[in-house]
Amino acid sequence: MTKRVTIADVAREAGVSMMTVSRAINDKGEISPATQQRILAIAKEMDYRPSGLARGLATQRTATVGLVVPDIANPFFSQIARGVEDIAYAHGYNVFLLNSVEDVDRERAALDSLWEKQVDGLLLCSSRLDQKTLVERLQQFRYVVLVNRLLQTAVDGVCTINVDDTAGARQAVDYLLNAGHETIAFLAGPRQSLSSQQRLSGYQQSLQAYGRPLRQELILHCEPDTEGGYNAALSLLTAHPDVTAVYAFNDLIATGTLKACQELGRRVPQDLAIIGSDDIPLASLVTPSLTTLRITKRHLGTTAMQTLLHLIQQSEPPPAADQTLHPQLILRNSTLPHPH
Amino acid sequence: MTKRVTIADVAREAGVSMMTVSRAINDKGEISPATQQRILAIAKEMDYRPSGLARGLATQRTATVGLVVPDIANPFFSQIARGVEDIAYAHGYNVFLLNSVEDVDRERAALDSLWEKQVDGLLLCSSRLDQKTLVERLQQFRYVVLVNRLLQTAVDGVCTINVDDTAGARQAVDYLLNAGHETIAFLAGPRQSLSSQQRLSGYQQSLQAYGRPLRQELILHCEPDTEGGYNAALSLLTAHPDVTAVYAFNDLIATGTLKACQELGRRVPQDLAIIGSDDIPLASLVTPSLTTLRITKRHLGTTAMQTLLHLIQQSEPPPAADQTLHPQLILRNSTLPHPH
DNA sequence: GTGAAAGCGCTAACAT
DNA sequence: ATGTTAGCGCTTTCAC
Repeated sequence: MTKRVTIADVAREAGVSMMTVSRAINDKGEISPATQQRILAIAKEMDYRPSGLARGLATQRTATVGLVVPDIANPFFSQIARGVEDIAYAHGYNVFLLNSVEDVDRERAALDSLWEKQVDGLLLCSSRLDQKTLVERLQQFRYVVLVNRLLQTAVDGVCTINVDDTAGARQAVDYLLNAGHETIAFLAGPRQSLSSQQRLSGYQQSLQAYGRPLRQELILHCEPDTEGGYNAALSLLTAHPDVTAVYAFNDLIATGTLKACQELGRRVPQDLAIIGSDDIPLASLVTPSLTTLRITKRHLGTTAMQTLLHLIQQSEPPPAADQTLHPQLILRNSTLPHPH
Repeated sequence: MTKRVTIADVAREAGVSMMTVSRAINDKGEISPATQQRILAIAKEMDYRPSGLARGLATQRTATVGLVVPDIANPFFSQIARGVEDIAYAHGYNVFLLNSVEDVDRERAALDSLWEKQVDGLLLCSSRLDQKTLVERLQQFRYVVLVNRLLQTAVDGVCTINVDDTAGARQAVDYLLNAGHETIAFLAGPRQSLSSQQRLSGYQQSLQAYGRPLRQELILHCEPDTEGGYNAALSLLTAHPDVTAVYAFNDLIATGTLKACQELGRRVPQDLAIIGSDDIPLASLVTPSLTTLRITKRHLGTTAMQTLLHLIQQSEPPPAADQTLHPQLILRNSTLPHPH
């Protein structure tokens, strides 16, 4: 490993004070262009690279942010992470990545650890902390962007970004109703999930807006995976053969529904239309390909990081402190073309 | 944001010197248990948390490592990242995540940035830098683990972890030969990929070991996605209907092959056996589910981080400085049960 | 067992 | 436009 060249080394070599070198490097203007050029040349020659630690200690800024996600191996979060890092990179920031693994203790430890590292800001995704603990912890940080988590009361220096699941669900069900479907079921995923509750609400709103009855027996909760969807769809379609369309909590459940249809001899989309959610890569690979609600996860990440940067650099929240992203309906072959 | 409590504050409060507080906190033993207890209690009471920056500056250790991947949104790397972070967390380290996005300039910038942040070690995945630049850059870091990249000549402080693609391919083709297949094709993926070349070599070795001829017309390169696999399989099976088994470069190509079979009316696995590679989540979801070579990406990550920790903490390479992980053959429904 | 002084590498604030 | 001083918060070294 190369020995570290310090600012003192460069100063000595250039025959100036450390301060002059510092000014040359940080390009604040308050230095004569001539000496700046000379010093930069010498610094480059000596392969001088400033120490982030020393600089951070002196300025109390680290050009570093923390990103806490439940699980980076989950594509939903890894795509967000990609968006975050892209923006961070473009602005000279580095990202600490921490997994909370759905464990409140580890999430708390992650936040402690980021505090010790003195990050300039925090991006916290899908926090599982209860409201009180969450607010308490967030106040430790100067700037925070909360992704996919609502905050009951505003906290200073905290912005939020969420997905409008209600509107997404309404969009999906509206589409099905417009296409002439009378009996639309909802495979609702985990009962305790906030997203599930919001989508249920959208489903209900849509039916109501079209003056259709809400039939509780057409709402089935299930595990958010292929098998859960398969089982739920099997019992649903057996008990209620009049169902002509299914809106699923996610694409895996939708895929399970597809399997159930194969087994029951129901053709998709002719006998049963299916809409999923998330637009995971699998959605376009199954046969028939799935109509689904796309959430642009990468965009979620870039937006979150941009918001955080705004907070950090302007010391105040951006115009839209609490943003809501809207899912987009991607039409594929698991629904029939719109009749109009 | 809470004002930072420093070690001086705690010292004043406890009526001792800063040094004593430091000793209490770092638990080096050289302090009377009584005062240590007292100080720790006071520190906790005051919610004192040491500054990572100050400590790092003083000790020249940051308890921080850098992880550079081509793209964290790629499941292959996000799973590695998960493994890395798990081990890092368990040992009190934090991880800087950087994407090189297949761009050598950005990869170089990532390494520069990590050097400025003074990471204790570096995990570099699938580096695209040429040998010379790579070695030059790596020497800047005290400790490095190179993942999925071979190093022509050993470099001090650098360990490597790779996947034995050759052995994996041999395993797959051996299995097919044992199952009685005579005519086995290889859908080889991108020609320039190292993995592809190694798997080709395994394919050849296996045929040779069983005394089978190598037929060049049964080796088709294609894009490593579903469509590439579909097209390649279509032309392969049309031109050579005698093929009874396909070994595919990855699971997406295998999935494309599956589609081609549906179209051509060839039953899988009865008319054609298929083996994929990687065991992506999709592999178990398609019908029939894919027999595939599983690479335990998460394990790759944990092993890499453990190796790096060993380097950092013992200041010397572990017994196995250059490791090779072996893919595991996961038997599913796209191949017939083994005849024995 | 505990403390005082010096320094890690840099920059803010004040000179000049 | 450039230099000086002091200090960011901690640990190392060497006294006591």
